[in-house]
Amino acid sequence: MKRGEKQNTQAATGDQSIRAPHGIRELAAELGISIGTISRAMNGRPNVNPATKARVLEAAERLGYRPQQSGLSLRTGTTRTIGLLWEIPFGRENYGDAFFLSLFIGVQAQLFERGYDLTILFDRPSSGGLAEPPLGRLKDAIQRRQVDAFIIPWTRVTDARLAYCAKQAVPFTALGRSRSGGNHPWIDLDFEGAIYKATRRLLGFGHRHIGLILVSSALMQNQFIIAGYKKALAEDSTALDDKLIVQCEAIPQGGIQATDKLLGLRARPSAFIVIDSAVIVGVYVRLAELGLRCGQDISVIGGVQDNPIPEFLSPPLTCFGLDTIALGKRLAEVALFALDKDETEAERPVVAELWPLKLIARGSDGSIQ
Amino acid sequence: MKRGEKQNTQAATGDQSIRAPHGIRELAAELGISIGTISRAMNGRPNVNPATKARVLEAAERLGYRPQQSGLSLRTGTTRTIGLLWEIPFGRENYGDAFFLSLFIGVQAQLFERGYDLTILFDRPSSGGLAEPPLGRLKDAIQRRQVDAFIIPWTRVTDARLAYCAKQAVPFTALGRSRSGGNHPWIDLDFEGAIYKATRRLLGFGHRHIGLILVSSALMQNQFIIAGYKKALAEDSTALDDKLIVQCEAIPQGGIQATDKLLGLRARPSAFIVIDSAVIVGVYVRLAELGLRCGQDISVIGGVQDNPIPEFLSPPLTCFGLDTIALGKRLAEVALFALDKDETEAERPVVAELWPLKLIARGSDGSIQ
DNA sequence: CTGAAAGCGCTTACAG
DNA sequence: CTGAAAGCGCTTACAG
Repeated sequence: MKRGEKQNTQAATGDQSIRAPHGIRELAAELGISIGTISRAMNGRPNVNPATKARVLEAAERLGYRPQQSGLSLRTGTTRTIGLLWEIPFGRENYGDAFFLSLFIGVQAQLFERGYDLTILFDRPSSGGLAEPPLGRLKDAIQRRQVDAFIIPWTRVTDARLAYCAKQAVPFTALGRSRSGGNHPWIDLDFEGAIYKATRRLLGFGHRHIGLILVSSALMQNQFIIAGYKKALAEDSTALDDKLIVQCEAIPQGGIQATDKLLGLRARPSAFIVIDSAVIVGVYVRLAELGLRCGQDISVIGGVQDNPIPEFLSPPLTCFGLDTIALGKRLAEVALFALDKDETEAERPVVAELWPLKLIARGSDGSIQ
Repeated sequence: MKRGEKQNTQAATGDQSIRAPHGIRELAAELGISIGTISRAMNGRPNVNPATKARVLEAAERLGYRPQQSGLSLRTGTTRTIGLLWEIPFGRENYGDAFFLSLFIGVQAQLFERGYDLTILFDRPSSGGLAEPPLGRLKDAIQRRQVDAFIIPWTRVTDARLAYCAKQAVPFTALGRSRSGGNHPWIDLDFEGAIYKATRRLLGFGHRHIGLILVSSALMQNQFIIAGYKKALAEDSTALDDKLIVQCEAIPQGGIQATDKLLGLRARPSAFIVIDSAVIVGVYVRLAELGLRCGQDISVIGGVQDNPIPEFLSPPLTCFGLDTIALGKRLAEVALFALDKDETEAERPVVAELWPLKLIARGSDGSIQ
């Protein structure tokens, strides 16, 4: 028998033999008080007799009563749920994305702290690949009022998701900057600074030709990555060779192709900087196949990795680290700013935070041979 | 301004300047028909004038109307959402669990196909570590009626989650067997067969001392793993040495400790079988630190891995593979069996499926030196 | 084929 | 401090 299946005009006679009270009505009957008082007691409203409140709380605990989400949401117009958009490029399904996984955990932990739930809204890239962010699940969730606010990662230079949220006046926080969405709260990782540091490091090792492997140029982060790369080259008075900047799909196979492309160049690079953590898998595999030893025959610096995988490789991968759990927690906190007005009524400035990335030197890069 | 914030007794006058209709009422007014007809048209009920239905559908599409989830859920007593429990052991937050990530994607894809949503219910282990599965989020979700059914992975020999669902008459599907939960639908991976094959393989290479690294013995899968291991040894007339079976925490650090423990044994093993994919990380790191080359100085077979990481290692890891996306899809399908009665009214037998695991031979194991 | 009405479970002004 | 009542947005028998 289906839960919640009741005839339209049927009295709540409890046609099942389930002991837990099915709603506030039964709890009220049990205690001989009105449902309004139950509600006030459970929500900590001030005007409730302490003794009554204690009785209600005890009974709710004993009988396992918690307000049903649908009734609560319908009445209050709020879901106490935050939606996190997550798109999975085709061919990346089996890649255990440590970054997003940690992010989920951080976001969820902080939301839980504040009595909110997290819903992950899975989407596939639209036909344009990474160029156009998928809009389906976002629209759906807004129209169906499934969540109170969104967290939107992997921002594009122009991003229809942010624009749509802004137009619909739905609160959202971006992980990454964008030209879209107006004056919205965002947190971003300092890719410019990170890639600047990586490039300087490799130049310092004597590398003159440094390959840069990017994923879709639609991603806003690419702007900053290229800026950091160019800045380092300019400061070192090293000429920029556009051919050394290549793009590939955000999957391991993309890394294989990008590696081949870079190694086929006349001005063959002696070092690679790889941003995406799925792409680095392909790069490592391909270099091993070709018998090129990382850290000796070729230097590799591999993107943002807050997980044990880099150490697990041989040689361990030099990469960028950050505390992804902390990032997730902060993201959740910022997402809630738009919802919980009770904190302080003072106008809060729109959050715009750049998180630094820390270079973690390991064995995959070094002096030119 | 908060969405859905309306005064209690206020008419729906649209105090915001949002163009999308906020509910069925506005759409009805727009079209000059009753809300009942809108609902029937949108839900494909038979008794609607085709012309009317077309007008409704067109207007809904044009104005971006979709029934609000809370109203729908409250009325029908169904959320069209499936909850997937996911527990993250402390210390495993940054480990990108490729298996679960793929599982999410598979489950979500199939649910989407059938008009259902997926909610991932994150939980932390209870104080007992993996011994006792966490019950908090499950209870909460049931009491608040957040989902229609559950998918419950990482089953324990006795599992309070399954027992609770059974007692509350909430549909659930287990990924893994258990003694709890009565005659429930389950899908399991054939760990017994897999470990049997792995052990036979290593015995065939001449290994006489094979270490087996497990995580918590509370996990049901351990029963089958040990059974497969013992069966292979018995068939080979190789004596069982209990000391070779060690347990560790389901984190990379656990793998380091287990490796040290096994290598410290008097009857030191020349081969390892490692089940958990987070543990294998630690094993590989520790062996590399000790200068032991996998596939030469020591053989390693590493659990279930449906991701590119094993190839990414040097040497590539011999392990077990399966199509995790397909598993997720099937799990979703089975979870829906209990809910969608419209398929066929014939009594369906309770699903009980054992999925085979395929040994993928790579370079991390081989003949004893 | 369509409309009017009931009611799912909750919270919150409003009386008392 | 408490109760009675309204109404959030929807679906579905029930009349017509």
